[in-house]
Amino acid sequence: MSFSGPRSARLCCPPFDLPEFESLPSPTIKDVAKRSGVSLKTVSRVINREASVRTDTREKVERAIEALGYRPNPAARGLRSTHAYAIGLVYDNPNAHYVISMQEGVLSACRERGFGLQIHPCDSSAADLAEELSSLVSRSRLAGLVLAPPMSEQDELIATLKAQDICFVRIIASRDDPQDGSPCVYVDDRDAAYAITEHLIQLGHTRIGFLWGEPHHRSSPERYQGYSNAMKDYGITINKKFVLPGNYAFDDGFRRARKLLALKEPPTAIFGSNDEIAAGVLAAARSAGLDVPWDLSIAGFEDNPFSKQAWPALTTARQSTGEIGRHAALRLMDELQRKSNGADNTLANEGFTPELVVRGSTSPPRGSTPKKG
Amino acid sequence: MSFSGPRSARLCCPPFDLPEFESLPSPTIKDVAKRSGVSLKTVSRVINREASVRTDTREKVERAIEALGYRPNPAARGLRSTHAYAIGLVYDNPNAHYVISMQEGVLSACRERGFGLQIHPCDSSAADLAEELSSLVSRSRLAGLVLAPPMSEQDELIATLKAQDICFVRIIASRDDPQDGSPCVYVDDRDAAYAITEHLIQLGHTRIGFLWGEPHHRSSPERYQGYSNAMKDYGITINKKFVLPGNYAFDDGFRRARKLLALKEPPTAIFGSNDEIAAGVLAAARSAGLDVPWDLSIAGFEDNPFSKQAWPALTTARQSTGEIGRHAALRLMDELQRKSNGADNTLANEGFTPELVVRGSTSPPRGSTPKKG
DNA sequence: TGTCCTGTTGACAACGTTGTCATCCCTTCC
DNA sequence: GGAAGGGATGACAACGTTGTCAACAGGACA
Repeated sequence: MSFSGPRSARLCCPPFDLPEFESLPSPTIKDVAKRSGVSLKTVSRVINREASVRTDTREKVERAIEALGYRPNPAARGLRSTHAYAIGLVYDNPNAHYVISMQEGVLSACRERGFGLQIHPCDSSAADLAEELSSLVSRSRLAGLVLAPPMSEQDELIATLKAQDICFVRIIASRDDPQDGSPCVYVDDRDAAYAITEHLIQLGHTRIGFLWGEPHHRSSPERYQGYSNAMKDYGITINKKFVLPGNYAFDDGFRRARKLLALKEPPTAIFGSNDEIAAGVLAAARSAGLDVPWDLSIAGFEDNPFSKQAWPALTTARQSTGEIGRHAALRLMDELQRKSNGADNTLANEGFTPELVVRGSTSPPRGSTPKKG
Repeated sequence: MSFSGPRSARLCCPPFDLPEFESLPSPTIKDVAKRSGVSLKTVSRVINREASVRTDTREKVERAIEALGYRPNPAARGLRSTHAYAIGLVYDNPNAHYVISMQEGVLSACRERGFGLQIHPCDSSAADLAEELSSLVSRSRLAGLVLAPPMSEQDELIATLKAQDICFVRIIASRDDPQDGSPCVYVDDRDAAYAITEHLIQLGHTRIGFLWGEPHHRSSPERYQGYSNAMKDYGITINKKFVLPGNYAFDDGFRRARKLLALKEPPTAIFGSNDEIAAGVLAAARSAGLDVPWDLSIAGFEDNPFSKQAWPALTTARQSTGEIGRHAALRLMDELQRKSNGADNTLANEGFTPELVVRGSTSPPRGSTPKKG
């Protein structure tokens, strides 16, 4: 039998055979088949751990693979196969730090499992997002998607993906299971918001303002719920004037804080639904000549880097975003494996709770003594 | 001519033809060829920017590509071609916003040209970084690398990559050509730092402090040079006590600012080499009870999101990081194509100059009137 | 007029793998 | 003894693209 094309062609080129200067072409499935005396397809079956291969055949092939140092070619697999060897990370988040941390977590999981990672920033409000993602999956041959908020919360999008049989894992700002059996990672914003509110209450505050985030983000009602539960548990009636809707942006935090501070009896503490809002509140307090935290305590959420760099630094809730991303990716890959070969090593849906971080922007209100916890 | 397999096969499956529920397969080179009335190979030539295609043919094909939304399939390319069709983006930057913007720019270029993108955060001080990158290239089949600072400035690393024949483009904080013919994108930090210093001088400041960044980052001496040139051009002698070495971190900005402010005759303005440092200066000014900008003007560099959200917002220099990344990726891919098929559409090395952004943190010093520009 | 370029284009095979379907052989059951 | 069933294997086409080589047109040159 003759050598296959490329190998012999190469040997023709230099005047002498200089194997140490040649980068030998990688062995292919063909070489393995030849060496082990079986067909291409059988080798393929061994590689893919399919069931119907006799043990002695399998071992024969495995020995050949070992001996040749054969590695499957991902490009060829990706081209021909319905299965894929990469996952996508889909996000639309203005918070760069959040995104970077999540990327790192997901990437570490992918490396561990030999998967590729395709990042995909997108516009969560785009009308054809479902189409965009489905074409991303087919075009880049992705095995599945990690959906960060807010994409993870768009019911219509989720339904479309499911209908198209696209595998995904969702990162959700909630502790409630969606009850649809799809893999999720929960982030319990409600509990964390409760802890922040409790912290303010224990400092002696009762007039506590709350600035909502983007109403379409699941995190917003969750954070409000935490605030409202804490207030209720401590027997404090919420002054409706202290609770304002809006969005997650600095400017809107600034605007709303000025509104609160202009009240006849303004709040002594304001809980902004994220650090951007809280930074806006801080700016508004400054521009009103207030001394933070003594005239006004301020708390945020998310632990953006600048929350540490504001003056005073912001009390906030820290999410371990990297861990969350990592876990989500592992959860997804487990799910993929389960689907493809029925392995039952499935990770459970897991929850994370952001952790209260107390910094300089919160203190007891002027002329009051802290309550006991 | 008959339809190709998959399309007609799909139409057989449901009892009725329901195109709106079908996720159409992505268009292939075949579809483009059919639509533009040329052969597969000619389309391939257009995609790969080969020289020998007549202009009207090229345009015809490009119109078809546009109309169909065609994108080359990286797996198929990678399979057939000896070349790789993905590039890597290598960074080690604590500034998340910078990284995200760069990713988006690079990604947009990659999508346009049908390249894949492998992100690769790394540790710039790792001893075996060269080895890490070279194994990244071979394992992930990358055609080349976009090197962000500070990797782009490590001479030893660059030399090793070159010796291994790894193609790369560097993003460099300088306007000087490295003179080695390797592709670069320059960012003229010197000019931008000059503009910031000039702005402070024109406000009436003469006692202007300068806080260095990381000495191993090329940007640091460049920014200092801009500061020092402006001072010289305006005939102001630099007080050596006002210039302090350090690094790009908030804490170090805080520490050094306190040192400057404790001087018998402290500066009336401080130029921090980046926004982190400037934020540290702002915090130090606050903690010293100073009124910014009247008691102390502060300028930063880089236009981090939080520079807009500080109170007062920071005067700084804005880099169009996305554009820089995009251009770097295009430059790299042009270089790759030039190497492989002699296309001569090579982009020149291009330079970007960050733009002065004046905000609330700079004003004339107390009791002085601004000079004329 | 014929020959030789040179620039432009197309036909076809090939890349390494997997999906589909067919084949073969060995049981098991009536 | 024959049919039916199922496990193991192989032949072949297909995935979407690019490399190779050949063909063709038009111009320059002898």
